[in-house]
Amino acid sequence: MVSSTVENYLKALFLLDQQGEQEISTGKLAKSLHITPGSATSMIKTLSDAGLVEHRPHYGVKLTKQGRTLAIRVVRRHRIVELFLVEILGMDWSEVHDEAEQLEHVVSDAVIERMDVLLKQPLFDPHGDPIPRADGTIPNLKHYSLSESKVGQELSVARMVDQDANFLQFAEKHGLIIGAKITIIERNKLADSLTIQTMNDTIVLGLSAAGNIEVCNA
Amino acid sequence: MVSSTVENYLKALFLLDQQGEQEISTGKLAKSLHITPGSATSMIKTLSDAGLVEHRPHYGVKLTKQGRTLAIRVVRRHRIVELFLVEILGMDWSEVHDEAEQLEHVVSDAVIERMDVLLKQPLFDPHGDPIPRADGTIPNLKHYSLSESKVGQELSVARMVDQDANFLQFAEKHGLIIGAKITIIERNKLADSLTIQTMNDTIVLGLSAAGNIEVCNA
DNA sequence: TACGTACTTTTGATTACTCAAAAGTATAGT
DNA sequence: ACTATACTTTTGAGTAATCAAAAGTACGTA
Repeated sequence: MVSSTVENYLKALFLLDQQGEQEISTGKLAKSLHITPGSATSMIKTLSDAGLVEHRPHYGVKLTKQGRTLAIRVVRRHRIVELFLVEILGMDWSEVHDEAEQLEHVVSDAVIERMDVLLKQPLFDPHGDPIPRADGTIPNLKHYSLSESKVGQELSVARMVDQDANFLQFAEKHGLIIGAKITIIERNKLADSLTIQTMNDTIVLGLSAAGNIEVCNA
Repeated sequence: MVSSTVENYLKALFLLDQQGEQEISTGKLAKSLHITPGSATSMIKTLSDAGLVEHRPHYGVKLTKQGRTLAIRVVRRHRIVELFLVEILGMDWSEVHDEAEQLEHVVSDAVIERMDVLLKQPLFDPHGDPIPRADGTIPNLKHYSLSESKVGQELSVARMVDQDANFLQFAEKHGLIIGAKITIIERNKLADSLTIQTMNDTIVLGLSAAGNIEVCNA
């Protein structure tokens, strides 16, 4: 049985890997877990001894197949729990992340599978992130960054990359929620901004904020 | 923030106290937590320094008001979670205890209060144990041990004292579930047995098994 | 009073994790 | 080729929890 701590390291490595890097530096890992680099190094050694990661000292670390499998299970638990808290307990999208962060380490498979059924085997969580299936496969939809999408096209909000609660609340207030239909009205290169139309609102976003929102064709 | 370990000690002390003892011996505490007596002694010192228990060395330990308040909160979380798993997720009465044992340390008050509402503010959990309210009060019903109840009277199963999964499964199979109406048909002092009538069955129980079942007037 | 038993407490060691700070390494720029 | 910088690793120490085993205490019985 791996500890919650180990699960958190594996999950962090998996999520960083999803964001591009294949070989993750000790520093990035440490930052994402809010620990010092020295702590990360020593845990990497432990994980490596356990066969969960491969470490090339001074270059980086990556999950082994075994480590990845465990990480995917943690992510699945996290996202099922999040969706459950929103859909069944009626909690707010912006408050479930921290809750799920705790629960992901203790809910049993039996509970997760029941939640999954109750939620009708969803493929995406309330943040728009894919929910790994029980067999370890990860659903995917072609997503584009809002900042790179074309003017005029009808789009669907698919995922919030930045999960900061304040940003999510701001987005929600303006109708930027998962599944919402939006259209880009104008792209202003000089002002570095994007004007978009949602159901309820017309808003202007900086390109960096737009980079935090992923969309797919409606 | 108290650790899960501390919460477990406080909960164990509370439950032992409910079973009679006012001043609990180190040995009983250690046994109920499946740790060695030495470990219990050292944790008792920690709890005592934190003002959560009062310790009279070589005589016993008991919860302070502060410790009791924390313990009651843990018990509330445990029992709400148990009932939730049974009622909402459709899990089996015999499998929810261990699950709740883990969850009780991580579910937030926000989640518990939502579960409580969804369950319509229940006063008793699936084992028939009272669920402390959010304000710390503990509901109570007059319960009697089945082994001491009168022949002929109509009774309602109120609580299983022994929460061993095998016993619970046996009981359930014969219709001995919380709320079930039963009647004692015969008490045989020589055979040390009790014959009882449930909805579906007539069963003979030894007095010690009957002592594990609490009833109230139907 | 003295003793045996059953318990509790103390001691010293171990495990898993953390940090701060010292030491080491890769590499870009001159 | 050298060095400064930015990073990683090592070292040494601390905390929370545990155990096994030695030492200590309470108390009934002779």
